[in-house]
Amino acid sequence: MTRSSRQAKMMVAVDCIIFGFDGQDLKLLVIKRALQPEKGKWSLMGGLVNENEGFEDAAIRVLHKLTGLDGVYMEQLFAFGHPDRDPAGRTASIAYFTLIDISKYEQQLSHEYEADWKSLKDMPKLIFDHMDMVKMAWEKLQYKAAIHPILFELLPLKFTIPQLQILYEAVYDTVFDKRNFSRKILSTGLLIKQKDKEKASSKRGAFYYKLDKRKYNAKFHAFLNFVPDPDNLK
Amino acid sequence: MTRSSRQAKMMVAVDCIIFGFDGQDLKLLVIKRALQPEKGKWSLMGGLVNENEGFEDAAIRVLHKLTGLDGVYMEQLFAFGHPDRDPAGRTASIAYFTLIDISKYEQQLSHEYEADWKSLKDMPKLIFDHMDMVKMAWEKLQYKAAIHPILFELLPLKFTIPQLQILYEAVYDTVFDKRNFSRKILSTGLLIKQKDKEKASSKRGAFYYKLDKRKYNAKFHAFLNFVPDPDNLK
DNA sequence: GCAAAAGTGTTGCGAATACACCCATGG
DNA sequence: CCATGGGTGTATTCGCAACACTTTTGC
Repeated sequence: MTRSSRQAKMMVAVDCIIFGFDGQDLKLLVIKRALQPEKGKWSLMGGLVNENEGFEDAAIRVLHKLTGLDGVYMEQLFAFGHPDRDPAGRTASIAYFTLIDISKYEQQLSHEYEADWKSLKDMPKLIFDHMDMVKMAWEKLQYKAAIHPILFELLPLKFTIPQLQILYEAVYDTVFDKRNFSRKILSTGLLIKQKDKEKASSKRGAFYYKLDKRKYNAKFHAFLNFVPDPDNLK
Repeated sequence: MTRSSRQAKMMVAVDCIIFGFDGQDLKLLVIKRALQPEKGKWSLMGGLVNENEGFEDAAIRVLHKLTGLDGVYMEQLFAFGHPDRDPAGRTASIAYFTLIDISKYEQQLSHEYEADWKSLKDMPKLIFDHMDMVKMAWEKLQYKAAIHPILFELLPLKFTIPQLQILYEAVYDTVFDKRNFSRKILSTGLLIKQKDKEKASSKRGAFYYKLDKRKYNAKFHAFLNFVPDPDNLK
């Protein structure tokens, strides 16, 4: 086996699938592509990997460039490498799965890109194989959130149980019994009740909770079981 | 954002983490590297991706070249892209996680490579970041097998419940209660009891079972729960 | 005073665990 | 006939799901 010319080098990019939650729906942050080909079409935020840069570093850089955010939840999703996925020439893309607190984003928005939050249910066409990436990321979100408490990454520091339930219901496109839901959530011991209430969405008001960071980090890998009928997932 | 010279192209390889089970221990198929650098050292089986080849196609080709096998269980594990991971120059590696029936391998062994099955517990040093790949694959095996019935991929067509239990115990490096284990396994409905017995490892003999392929494919994504204390996993 | 959302408690069922004995057979 | 591994049954516990009513308060 020699390194003959049949094994060409290729460009390698990263693309970020950025999830957010606006209190009602799950959203994805997409941009209007600034360069040819496909200029002006909707696209995931991405960029080429630099010479002396690892993949995750590149994804962090790209995400920071768009959102101004650091230290957000990010994990590698999949390496896409179909020879024809980019018409401009052979380019691999390492896709990264990202969960951000949408309220932090709004403050720091860079205007260098025409970015917009799109509902997952009403996603515009995306360039190349970005739709495949989104689909895979969406499935992974459902899969992981059924087992690990990752959805807190989508919420602000303080949130209410009803807000959390709406988020879970959005992720699984279903409804849960609120009594069982709150018992299950509280039984994890991950939440710390606050003294103040959120008064905007109801007359009575709902208590805020904060995540217990210490327990969260310790228990992150513990298996949970948030989904009643997991046969619906893959 | 332009495609400047800072975004060099790079070589892209695939590497296969190939698991097998010899009836007693979990094994990994490794080869003696045939080319410089690191010639003669132990390595995962891998190869560069061809010009018009997707990543998974490349992994299938590489696996076939070593084992003669097709249609085995394979999934993408992770894309490794640290700039210095290969001293010969910037090379990314897409690692593939593979489970094979070790008995099928033995018949079809290609002698082009100096390949050997090494116990996971007694792994020799591997080149580059291949140890990281093995570690990640090993964790993924534990993680997935706790939820999905993938370990059958490591067994021959006909196997006994005690053999299956030894396999699970090897994967989790623990012991299970055999009564609860067989009940749990049989309750999945995935196994079909055969009329004949395996007589080599006991006087009484243990009934063979076969996997119900139809149900296996249908139920593959159903969540199971094979591990008593999942907090031990990540 | 009423509409609208928050919050809480009980019961029954199914799954998981812990645990002990009998079976078949080769030597 | 006995040692070895194969195979089965039961009681208890625990977690989950189903389900209904009371509380608070802005209007």
